Amino acid sequence: MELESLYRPHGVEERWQRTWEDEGLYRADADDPRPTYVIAVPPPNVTGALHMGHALNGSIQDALIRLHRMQGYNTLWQPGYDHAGISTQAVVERELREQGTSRFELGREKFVERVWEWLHEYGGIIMGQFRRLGCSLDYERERFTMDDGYVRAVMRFFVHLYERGWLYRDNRIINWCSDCRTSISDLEVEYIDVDDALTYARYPLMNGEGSVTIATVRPATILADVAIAVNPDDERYTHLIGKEAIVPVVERRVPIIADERVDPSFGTGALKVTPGHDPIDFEIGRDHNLPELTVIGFDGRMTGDIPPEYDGLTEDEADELVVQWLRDHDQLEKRESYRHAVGHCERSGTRIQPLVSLQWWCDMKEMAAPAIEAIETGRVRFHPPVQNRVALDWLKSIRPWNVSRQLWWGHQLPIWYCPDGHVICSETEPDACTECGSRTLTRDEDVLDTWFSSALWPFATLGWPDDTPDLRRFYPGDVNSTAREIIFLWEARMIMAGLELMRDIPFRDVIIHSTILAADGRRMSKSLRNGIDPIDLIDEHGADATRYGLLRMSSTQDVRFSAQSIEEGRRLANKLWNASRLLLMGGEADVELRQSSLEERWILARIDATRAELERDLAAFDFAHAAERLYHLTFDDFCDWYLESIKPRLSEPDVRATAFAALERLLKLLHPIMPHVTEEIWSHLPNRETRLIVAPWLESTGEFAAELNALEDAQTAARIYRRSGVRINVSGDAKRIFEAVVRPTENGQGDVEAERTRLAKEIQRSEKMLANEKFVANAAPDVVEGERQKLAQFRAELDALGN
RNA sequence: GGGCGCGUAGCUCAGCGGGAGAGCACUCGCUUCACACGCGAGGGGUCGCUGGUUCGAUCCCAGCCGCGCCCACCA
Repeated sequence: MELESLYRPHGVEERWQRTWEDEGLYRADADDPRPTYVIAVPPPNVTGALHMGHALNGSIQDALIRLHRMQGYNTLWQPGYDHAGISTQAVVERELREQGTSRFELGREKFVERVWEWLHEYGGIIMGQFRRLGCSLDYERERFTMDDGYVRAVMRFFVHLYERGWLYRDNRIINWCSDCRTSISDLEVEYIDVDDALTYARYPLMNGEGSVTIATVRPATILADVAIAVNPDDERYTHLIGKEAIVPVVERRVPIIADERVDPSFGTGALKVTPGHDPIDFEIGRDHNLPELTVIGFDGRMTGDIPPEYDGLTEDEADELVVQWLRDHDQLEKRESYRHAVGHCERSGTRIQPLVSLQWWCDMKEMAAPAIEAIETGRVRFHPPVQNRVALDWLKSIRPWNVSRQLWWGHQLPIWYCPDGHVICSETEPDACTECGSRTLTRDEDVLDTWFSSALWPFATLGWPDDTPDLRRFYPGDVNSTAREIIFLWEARMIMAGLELMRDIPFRDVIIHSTILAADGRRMSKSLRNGIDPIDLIDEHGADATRYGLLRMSSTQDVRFSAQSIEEGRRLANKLWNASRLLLMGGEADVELRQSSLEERWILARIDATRAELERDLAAFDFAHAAERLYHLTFDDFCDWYLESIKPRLSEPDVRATAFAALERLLKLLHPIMPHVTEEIWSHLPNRETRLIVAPWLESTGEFAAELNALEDAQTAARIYRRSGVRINVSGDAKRIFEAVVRPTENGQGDVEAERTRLAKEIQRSEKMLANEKFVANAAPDVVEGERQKLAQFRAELDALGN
């Protein structure tokens, strides 16, 4: 068979992707009695496309899945999508806007239909892109957080929490995004530094004895002021506590109160209290029974009980009007520029408006406790371990979760109200009010936070709330791999939900992988246009090279994208291809260990040792070292040493048979990271009975392990001699290896002197250390002994050079 | 404001108490019959700075100087 000298991944990769899937090799079966290995893919947004994070994470998960599949586990990699409430609704709303209409014109029912249509046409492309990466998900099991079964799971979860008494409805201050037109959770708020003006305004005292000055960045909210607060220990103001002041513009009389939350060092030390539009003020207001006035509406415009000229203004316009009023009434002390962090909506980038609003909340305290216990006892482990503490810190100070969203796309709350004000929580639509029998029920308009349903992913995808064979077989899973920013939003909540509903952790290990930054060190982003599309990488270098490169550059911390790593992967695939060609061109042969010459025993021992190291790397989720190790094994050990040494004897069938056996082992080790090129080569090897993807992993042989160390010492020595160009005499089997490596340098001489100098320096350093009594006395005995041995070896080497 | 992490060869990163490493890039030599996406040989680093602990510090501790991330109610 004619094989090109340049490995071309295109065509080859697609062919194997189709074959593997068509032959059902990705499939997991609940009836398969072997031990299970389960990963549920973090469900990507149904509207999204594959980005670098997905590609890295896909490479990580697939490497683990393929390893375990070969190791004989009943392996399930669960695929699927998240309905991504806000993003998806925003995408469809944008399209409607372009068509000159809106969701309000369509109405809720038509709008939701429209979203489904949009998704059928444009959504759900990522699973195809995962296939292109070679990811061996069990695609037939694809789930969606809005499919019928999943909706049932979400309803059950909500009702469960309601019956537990953890869900409640309350008027509290929330983060309102006037662009998305919904509340968002604290975790979805991003703080960005903003240049604002700090306005100092004088509030006259009711008793006419002067005024008190406050500082604010939001003058418009003065209209909603209901008090002035000072720190009880602030002597400048103690005499004012209990008195009254007059709010500018609206001329409202408000009390001056004392509260420890006021920082005397900020501004003037006096705080205007606006419970309707500020989170701290809200807390202060609740504690002092203050009214919660609203002057900014859900559309971001001025509203409520305010002077008519303010009605409908934007906040900025109202700010200016208030400042002008202050100026006109000589109550503006000063304005100064002020830079501070302001919350913005993570998705739309809009400045968050803190608003008081009636929302559903979930108290998380009781659910957090078992999750804390699971992490503290190590039943769930984050990798790298520093993330255990990050998760614990958050769980230990967990706050109520605002679970309702004012959207139409999502899981509508299973809550109905009757005219008498009774609340019915039910998985299915009730016929009548359970308390008063009223039949005119109205369902709560809100939908649930997207992450509410994501929390159920590890078991809702397996059929929960039904007791299915899949659920019994594949829960709990083993690993979950994700990006750092998802630890609280998703990981913590899956652990809590799993422990609450399934009474067991959803997985044992959580991998927090690198964020791959752009080459300039900033985050890849659409607006910066510094992103790299993984599909372009696959098109250019192949999926194997892309997978290898991403794993090679990954780390426990953020890394800059390295095109070199991808190229390294491409070279590795090519090298492997050509090494295989060398053997295949030698003609037919069996695949069998026939010979046991020294170099053959050596490569088999190297492969076995690398297998053990690779298993350790992967068990520690250290993919970068795993990749590096495989590169070294292929290039240095297999090609440069082993193949070079047997080349002259390749015409012997026994030599080829043994070489095929070694190659076979090498391919197995590489397959989890570079599945396509290895499967392709495998298919060309003689007598293939099975696909590589399901071929059994290498057993630990321990073969020739004892010889390995001695041989490697010999190699090292050989390298030194080669460097110095000196021929040496060896006997027996070792001679062949030595002859392979100990060639005279070009002029037959080499720089013996340089090597002597190097050794002399080492000897001097070592002697000095051993002469140091404190070293010999204080250092660990094995360290001292090691140093003695090194010294002996240096001396021996110097002798061998013939000084 | 609190916490975490990072500053090691030109670049991207390993190493984290006892001889400074890898890949790429660079220099030199090889159209050797698997691969020039190759082979061989090299050059290149006061391991951010300053102190401390130690027989010994790139590695541990403290303080600075840079860079990044997370959390947080300073209006």
